[in-house]
Amino acid sequence: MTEAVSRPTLEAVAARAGVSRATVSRVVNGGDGVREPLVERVRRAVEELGYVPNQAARSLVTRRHDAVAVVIAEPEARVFADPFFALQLRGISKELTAHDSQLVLLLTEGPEDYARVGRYLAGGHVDGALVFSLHLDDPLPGLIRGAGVPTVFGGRPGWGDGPRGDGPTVYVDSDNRGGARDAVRHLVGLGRTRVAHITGPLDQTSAVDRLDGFRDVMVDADPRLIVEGDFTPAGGERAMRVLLDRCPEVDAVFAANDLSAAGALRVLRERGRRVPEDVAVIGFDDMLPVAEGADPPLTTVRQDIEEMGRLMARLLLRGLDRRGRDEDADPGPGKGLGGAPSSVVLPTTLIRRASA
Amino acid sequence: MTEAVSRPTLEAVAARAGVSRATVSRVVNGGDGVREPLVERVRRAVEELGYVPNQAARSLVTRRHDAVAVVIAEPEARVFADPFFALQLRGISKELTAHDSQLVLLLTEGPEDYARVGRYLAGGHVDGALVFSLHLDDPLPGLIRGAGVPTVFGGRPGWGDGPRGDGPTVYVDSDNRGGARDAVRHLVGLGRTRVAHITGPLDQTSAVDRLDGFRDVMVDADPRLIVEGDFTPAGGERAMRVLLDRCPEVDAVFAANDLSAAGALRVLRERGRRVPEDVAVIGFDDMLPVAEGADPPLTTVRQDIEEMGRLMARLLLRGLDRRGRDEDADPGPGKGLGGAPSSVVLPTTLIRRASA
DNA sequence: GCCCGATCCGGGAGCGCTCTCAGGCCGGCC
DNA sequence: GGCCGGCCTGAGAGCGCTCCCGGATCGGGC
Repeated sequence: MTEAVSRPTLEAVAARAGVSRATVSRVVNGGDGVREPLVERVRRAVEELGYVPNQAARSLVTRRHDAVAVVIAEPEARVFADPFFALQLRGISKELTAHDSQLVLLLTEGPEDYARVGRYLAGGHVDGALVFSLHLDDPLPGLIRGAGVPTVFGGRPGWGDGPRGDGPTVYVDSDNRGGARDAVRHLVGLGRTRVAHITGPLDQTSAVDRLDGFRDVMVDADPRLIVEGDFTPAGGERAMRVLLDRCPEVDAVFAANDLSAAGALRVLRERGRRVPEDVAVIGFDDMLPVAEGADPPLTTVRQDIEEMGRLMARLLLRGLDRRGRDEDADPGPGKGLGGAPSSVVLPTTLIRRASA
Repeated sequence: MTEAVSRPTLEAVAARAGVSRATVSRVVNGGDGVREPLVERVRRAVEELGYVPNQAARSLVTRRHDAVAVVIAEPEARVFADPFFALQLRGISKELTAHDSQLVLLLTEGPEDYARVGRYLAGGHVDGALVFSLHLDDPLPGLIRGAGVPTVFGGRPGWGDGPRGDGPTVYVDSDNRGGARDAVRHLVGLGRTRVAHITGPLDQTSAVDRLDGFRDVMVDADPRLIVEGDFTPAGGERAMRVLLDRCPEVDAVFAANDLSAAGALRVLRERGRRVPEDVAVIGFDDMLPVAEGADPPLTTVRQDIEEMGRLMARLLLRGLDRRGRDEDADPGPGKGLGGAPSSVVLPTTLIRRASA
């Protein structure tokens, strides 16, 4: 039996509805300029045959793919294990779905994969890309810009804001610096005077920005109160030990993320320090269940990760739309509302729980 | 400037190399049956022009897409927040990459999205699908089978093993039941007699299987020692409280996953029970950093999640290959090695840490 | 009643690729 | 030396769709 169910084509639908291919195509793509009775006939034929347009054929002529690549660089177990990307993906997925776009996931295990990603993007298989690059010196972003694909970055890329090469870099990030400031101010407001900071890995902009926020408030912080961590519980433990050894009278800790805060909490308990009475602790991310599940529950800075993802997708799609329209309509100087998308920095919220 | 970089076509490469399109095509697709000097000429032309095949055009005629859909149903924050899917995705991605296939991610927010997924899969946009369905009564798997796309499931689907409708269901799972048995046996071997079980949500096969494993060993377990949890720390806390109230002399707990074990640990500490002296605790998953970071570090049952993902992809791709070959070669009764792929259940390992 | 414009529909080209098929070439054998 | 067969190569059709453009149809205005 020829089980190879050859799916119905436009032609078949046209035949059944007694119209031309062109008309069916018009109906399938919105139905503008086709009179009602015909539209109805075609719709029914589509329904009856279970017609689904062949995306490959469509792409071949339209040069659109209704697909967006999401590039996540170096999903080391450590990084990938936290729910961060999962939530971003969720936000991205929602937004893309709402615009009938597909999500093509590109994970890289390291620089050896970059060429593949570059080739894929340059190959024009997708309409745009959403890129997460974690490290300051990562060559991936540059490579991707080279591919000439519309791109929105997740998190402020290492080279800072502003144009570089062709056009401005568009990214979505949360207000790491501002959030850090809020956290530290809260600790200071609690009357704490020896406020320490466990940083994240300083080759990531988020960690750098949080450190900057810390410094904004603790202008002349004792450098011994700043210890580099790595966003992991183990790193948090290490840092906390260093901190307690260096400066036993520390009375507050701002950890650059919840995971390292959890590590710090453990060491504090182990060393007999009460939280928050002896040492107040604040994290960052509001990563449930880590933050809520910590003992005591963690005061932390919440960022809306899913919203970041959604926003990235939205910016990209808007850019694509604009690009499409600009083909025929000369942009002109005053291009009214909705100009080129620009970067967005989302606000953070301090979530007060028991630890501070 | 016409920045709209129209990418070079086969035609262009052919012209430059002084051969026909067909020859270029042959070279690009492996170069069989083309003499060396020509191959070289074509390769150079491809290189010089930066030619990348147009996948849409190719798919149009070959009906292959070199793309696989990964369907993850209901990424509720809770479920999606754990690294489970992230690791699976990683494994899948690695395997697909090795076979030059793309990963199209389809997330659903609930049954209202199922029609969309069904349409997409039935639309023949991908060569196959990898599907994670969590709940016993989930209509998604059935829907997907209806779409007639080669599919491999992650985790044993609710309807049990064996054929249903067209062909056998292929899935990859870890040995939940066996792992649970190992865990409980370990507790018994420690001399514990009042062993309790905090289950997962019992509408998931993994939770059911782990419960079955528990019962395999504790054949006549006091039903009061089995409390339903939901794979979350909060659920673990609730269950542990119930357990301590019902049966204060409980001396061991097998939690259906690490997250609920972590919750249980917290309640035990709160109630002044020492772990493992008074109560031994074992989890499941070996979800780092939860397990390793718990206090005390959690004895747990490890499953190789990434390997599961890799295996799913491998099974699917193998099935696709086979399908492709079977077109011309009549399968015949004795089809030698590599018959139709069948389900795989991966072994688990007991990881001994401090909690038991 | 006729002409003109707007509206709607169909014909047909062609997107970039693969794949079949026929023809050309070359070597070997009688 | 002629013929046959095998190996390479090129010509061409066609995958399913969109979109341009020409023709048909209809209504309105003079």
